[in-house]
Amino acid sequence: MTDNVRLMLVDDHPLMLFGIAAMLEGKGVEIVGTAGNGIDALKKAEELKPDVMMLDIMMPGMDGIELARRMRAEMPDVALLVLSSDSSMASLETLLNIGIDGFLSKTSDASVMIDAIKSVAAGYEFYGTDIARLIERISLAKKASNSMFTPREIDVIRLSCMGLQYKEIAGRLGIKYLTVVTIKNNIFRKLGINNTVELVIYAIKNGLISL
Amino acid sequence: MTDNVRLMLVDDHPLMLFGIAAMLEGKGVEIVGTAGNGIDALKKAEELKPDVMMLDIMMPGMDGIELARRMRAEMPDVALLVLSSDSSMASLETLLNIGIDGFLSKTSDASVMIDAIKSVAAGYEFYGTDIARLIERISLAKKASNSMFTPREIDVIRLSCMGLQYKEIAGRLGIKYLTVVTIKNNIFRKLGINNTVELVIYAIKNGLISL
DNA sequence: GAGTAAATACATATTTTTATGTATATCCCA
DNA sequence: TGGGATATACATAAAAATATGTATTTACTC
Repeated sequence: MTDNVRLMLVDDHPLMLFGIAAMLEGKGVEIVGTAGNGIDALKKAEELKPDVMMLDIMMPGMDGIELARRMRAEMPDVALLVLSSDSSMASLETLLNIGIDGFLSKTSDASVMIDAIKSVAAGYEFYGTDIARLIERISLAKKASNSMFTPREIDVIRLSCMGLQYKEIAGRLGIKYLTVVTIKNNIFRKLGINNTVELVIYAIKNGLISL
Repeated sequence: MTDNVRLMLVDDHPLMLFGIAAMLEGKGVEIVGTAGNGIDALKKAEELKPDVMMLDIMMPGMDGIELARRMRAEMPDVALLVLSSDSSMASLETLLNIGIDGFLSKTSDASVMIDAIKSVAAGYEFYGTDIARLIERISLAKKASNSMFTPREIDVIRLSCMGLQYKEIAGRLGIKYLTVVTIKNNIFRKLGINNTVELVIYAIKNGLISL
């Protein structure tokens, strides 16, 4: 048996801390410390020098993202395994840029979590299967927002987001209905989405339109 | 020592289930069953006849709100203790109307949770301190904007505005596709609009949803 | 206890949207 | 000047959404 992995847990849910601790009992992972917020976590990490910090991203006060950033900057030797409830792509993108070592959904079950902890402790990266798809979509979205839209596409996005339908858009832009079809399908493909409501959400979040 | 409270746990996070189970060990609460989604939960509850069901509101498939509604309708003797990560007021309102027995934030610590379980098992209500303020705000917001929509319609609006399509909404709410059609058509008629994008715009402008 | 609103369910017809193709003229840039 | 991106146009099939009906059960109100 190799040495235990020294793990530090950061989560604002006491129950989650408790549960993970109970689950890791006797599995080759030693929990050297826990924290319920980012400030505490930073302080304790400095004393405890864990091998791995497993942290939630949604926390009050300093959130997981900021904590990850600081940890990377100040204690680059500690592997960072992010535990997320929402799998939101917005934060994932930021986290990837910060350079975390792994990302794990809270819906994962125990064995997956143990794998993940041991992997990142050994210097490997770990990403759940559902994360791969998200990363895919992020790189698409990223390219797209870099003005990957043609002027024509932006026209169509704007009008679509006002609730106009294909025929109305065609009339407004003085182009053919079938051309609008093409343009809109292109937009969907670029963004990896498949209906107009998702387009509206995207457009609002990315400041392409305002209400 | 009185009899153990027979508790059924519903949460899509295996870790949370594990954690709560470990935490309640030897505290006068017996976990008679667990489920990871609403469908399972309903089925198991029928067999197991628990005293209390503690359920998460955010779950894939049939969500906690729908589960609570069905439980109330079909097994009114089981006390419902809702466990929430977000404390969102939209769902809380619906839950209060359904008539749950208690509401508990996941950030609560172990002792509070035990209190809550025992309270609702004994027939009392239990609401965390932070919930009271929310309830206040709900009654205000309610009067202000939307006595215009039924709770059901609000459910559908919320999901529609997330980009879900009819079938998905039906699955999420545990109702039939054609029922969603009816509800959505009613919404359109009420607002004098005729597509979902206009609904999204309305919902955002009137604070029914947030992005 | 009757009347009303709501949630649910279903039917049907039409329109719209979405997914995938092909194709052509233009303009820009390397 | 040749290649690539863009805007345009069209075709077709399948899926989804929308418009309009009817009807039943439950819950609430008067």
